[in-house]
Amino acid sequence: MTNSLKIKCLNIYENLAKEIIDKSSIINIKVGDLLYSKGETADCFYFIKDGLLALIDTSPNGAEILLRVFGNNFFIGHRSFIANEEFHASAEALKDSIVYKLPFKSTSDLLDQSPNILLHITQMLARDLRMSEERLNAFNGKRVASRIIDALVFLKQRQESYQWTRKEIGEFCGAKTETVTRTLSNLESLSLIAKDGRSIIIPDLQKLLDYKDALDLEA
Amino acid sequence: MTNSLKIKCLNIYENLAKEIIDKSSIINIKVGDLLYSKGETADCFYFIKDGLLALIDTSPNGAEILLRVFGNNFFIGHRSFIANEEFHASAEALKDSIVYKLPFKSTSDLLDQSPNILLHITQMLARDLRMSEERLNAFNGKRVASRIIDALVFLKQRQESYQWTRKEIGEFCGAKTETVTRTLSNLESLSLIAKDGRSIIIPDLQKLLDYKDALDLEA
DNA sequence: CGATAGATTGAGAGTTTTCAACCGATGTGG
DNA sequence: CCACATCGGTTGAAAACTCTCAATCTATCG
Repeated sequence: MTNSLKIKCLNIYENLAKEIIDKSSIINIKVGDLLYSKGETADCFYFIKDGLLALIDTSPNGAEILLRVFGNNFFIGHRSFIANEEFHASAEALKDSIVYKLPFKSTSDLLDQSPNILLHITQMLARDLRMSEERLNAFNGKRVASRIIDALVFLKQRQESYQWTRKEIGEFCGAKTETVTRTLSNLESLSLIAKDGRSIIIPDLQKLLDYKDALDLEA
Repeated sequence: MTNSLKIKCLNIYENLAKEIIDKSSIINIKVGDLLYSKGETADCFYFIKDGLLALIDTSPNGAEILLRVFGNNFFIGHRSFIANEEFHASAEALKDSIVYKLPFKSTSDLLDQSPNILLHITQMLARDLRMSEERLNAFNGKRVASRIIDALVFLKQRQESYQWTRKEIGEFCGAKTETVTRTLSNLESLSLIAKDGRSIIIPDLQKLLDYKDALDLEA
């Protein structure tokens, strides 16, 4: 996260703290539980005071994909709220979390009361759309190994403290657990990563990304 | 497109016509030419008066993906403009088009001058993010045949009059031209589609979608 | 220490791609 | 009007990548 973005998040948070928080209800959600489910009406959205959640979609055959990951000071549920749609995926707590249910009733309500928050959310949607489309491009043209490296790097930097599993890394980038394991073992044998028990260490990020770039060229 | 959305687009267009169009410059763009290229700075965005454009990204190895398709009365370039980022993909004219280059200088400029347009764009971003994530889910858990059917149906309804090629259908859903051909031939042999020269006819949309749903279950 | 979830490894299977050849329609210049 | 180039489409056979399934191992925790 860039510095300016960090500052913007803090501003949003300050903003929320001053004006809105007391009108919100506080939700405590336990690891593994859902904040909301795919298909439900999005008549509100949320702000994560402290925690880690993931937006997860499931294919009819059971395949799961981790669409987005939300940490402290992130909004969640805003996409469906803004689009005036049902939730298109489910929000699951990856660890015990504290979430505010925000008091806005409609998008124009949000525009009237807190245009800065609306602007912030608009920009977040624009960035998330880019990231989603970059992932589409990766699914289309790149090898699993490349996608796994991307997922590893992204998830680690999004939540350094969380122990991401092979399954979750695979669900983020469209790979099976076994494929993630094999790829990581290969990367370890190339000294591009190291393993400490179940956790993964990246000794030299640039070397890892250079290796990925080489993969992308030949794929 | 729902009726309410259609009305909203018209309103936006009326709005543009009255206040903004005369401050815009008109761009004529020929089929195959680029409105903008990946990596360029997005210091403005555009409105399509008449035409058809596609947002296309390319992998380092040359694989192309058709990220979005824009017809009459669509904005284009707004994502990068709003996010304050470089264009993450290139915009190519699929047929000769007339495009307005809009006069807004920044997102807050847009908020001040035309909050309705900002709201419209925000909602469009939210819907496009859903669609992109639904495609990620399809890449992850569904067969090519399923994705090809989705692409065929979506592209046809987005621009009925345009003759979509096998290559374009494949680039929209992550399949090679030959795979699209094979899949379409198979669908034809099942009487789920018909071919008239190069164009594809869907005699019974519901039957086709039912077939797709069955595919998704067993995949 | 045993139980359990997560990780690893191997062998075989399956889907989609790759490569190459060929067809057919469309359009252009001589 | 024909010859020919070109673009899009079709088909087949072989190759490649990733998955599936099954067995085994090992962190981690009560």
